[in-house]
Amino acid sequence: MSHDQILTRDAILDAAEQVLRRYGPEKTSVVDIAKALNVSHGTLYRHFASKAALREAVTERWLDASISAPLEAIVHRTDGSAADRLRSWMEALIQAKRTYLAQDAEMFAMYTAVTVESVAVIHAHVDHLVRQMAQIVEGGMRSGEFKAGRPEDVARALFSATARFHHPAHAQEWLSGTMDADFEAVWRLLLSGLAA
Amino acid sequence: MSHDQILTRDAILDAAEQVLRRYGPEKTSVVDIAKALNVSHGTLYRHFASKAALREAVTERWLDASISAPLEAIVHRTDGSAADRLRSWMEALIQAKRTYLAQDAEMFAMYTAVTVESVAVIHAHVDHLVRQMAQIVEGGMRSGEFKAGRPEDVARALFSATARFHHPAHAQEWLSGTMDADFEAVWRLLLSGLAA
DNA sequence: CGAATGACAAAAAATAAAATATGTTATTTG
DNA sequence: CAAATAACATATTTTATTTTTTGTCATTCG
Repeated sequence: MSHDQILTRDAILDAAEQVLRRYGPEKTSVVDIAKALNVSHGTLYRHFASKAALREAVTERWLDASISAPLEAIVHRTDGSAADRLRSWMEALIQAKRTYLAQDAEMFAMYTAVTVESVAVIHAHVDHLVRQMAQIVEGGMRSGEFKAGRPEDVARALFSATARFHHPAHAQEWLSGTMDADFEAVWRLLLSGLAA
Repeated sequence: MSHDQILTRDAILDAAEQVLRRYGPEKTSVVDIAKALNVSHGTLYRHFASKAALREAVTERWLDASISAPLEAIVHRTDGSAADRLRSWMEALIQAKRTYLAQDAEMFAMYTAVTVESVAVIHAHVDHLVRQMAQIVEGGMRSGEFKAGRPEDVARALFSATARFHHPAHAQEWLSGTMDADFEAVWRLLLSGLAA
């Protein structure tokens, strides 16, 4: 069956994601993924250096598609103030994390594991998100809505200051019920620090 | 040897802490702790309902003595502005966490475990710290240095917004080298949100 | 010849059996 | 009789063993 179609990187990632979702990150072996593709597991090692690399690639793609891409739309909105856009962006980020924790538990578990094991993937993802925020912040600075400064640094500070609401290490706390009020209080403080 | 001295709660906690430091939280059994006290392990169950309860009590006491008590001194300082006091308090908290991570690794591991397992103990500890911050914040509000508001809510927001720098789930990140700069950026934002 | 295979060694994980630890309680001790 | 013990049942951990999985590579296939 090997030459029915050429085996692309994306086809592997599709299969891997599907199998990972089905069995969970603990229970899926690279043989399981190979079986889903009707290839020998050795073949996968021509495309990925290790199981860890494959897991990272799946996670990276999932983060891009599930988190980064939807947020990108908010960055380019033209209605409302920069503060509104920033707030929408943050709420969308937090909401997405909570939703995936509940509804796509296997992938979320995978993402949590990769956060601990592979700094590089997460670092790139965070940089991407910070760059998105920085664009909104820069807009606010340009229009005089926010006080002047280095947008990238301010965005990174905003991201750090809200870690509790989006970093997977705090996922347990998200169920607590005071989270929305807590975020509201943090947001007020940050926004008034941002305002010109 | 049982009646040489009466067995107090504190004597048990002293012994437990010592043994925990020596063997680490993974390797200490309640028999080990009983041996250190020259009593049978059953005796310890007259004082603590379970091993978990004993571990929690040790952690609680350690947190009070190692974290809360030293910070209390800063709250009552009268020199400098409220902002200075707040900054000193935060830096002392962050510094203490980093120091214990490196120098008192067993107790820090224990504290990290309890953070995950026993919400109640940590909740009480955080409340205590937030109340300390609230006192400083209230001082700043009274003097007109900070804008008016509910000190307790503001303090809680400050604590949330700096979680990345003191919550044990982020301990790995503390070694990264950009932490001081990151904290500085967050602090600037928060302080300018606080200022009248 | 480029891509995939399948046989293989090494590493890791699952399983089963033995040993230790936790938690309870009837009995002992001062 | 208050406090501690020691014997016990249950639960958990450790250890030794077997099985699975990972990663490599010489060979095969189209």
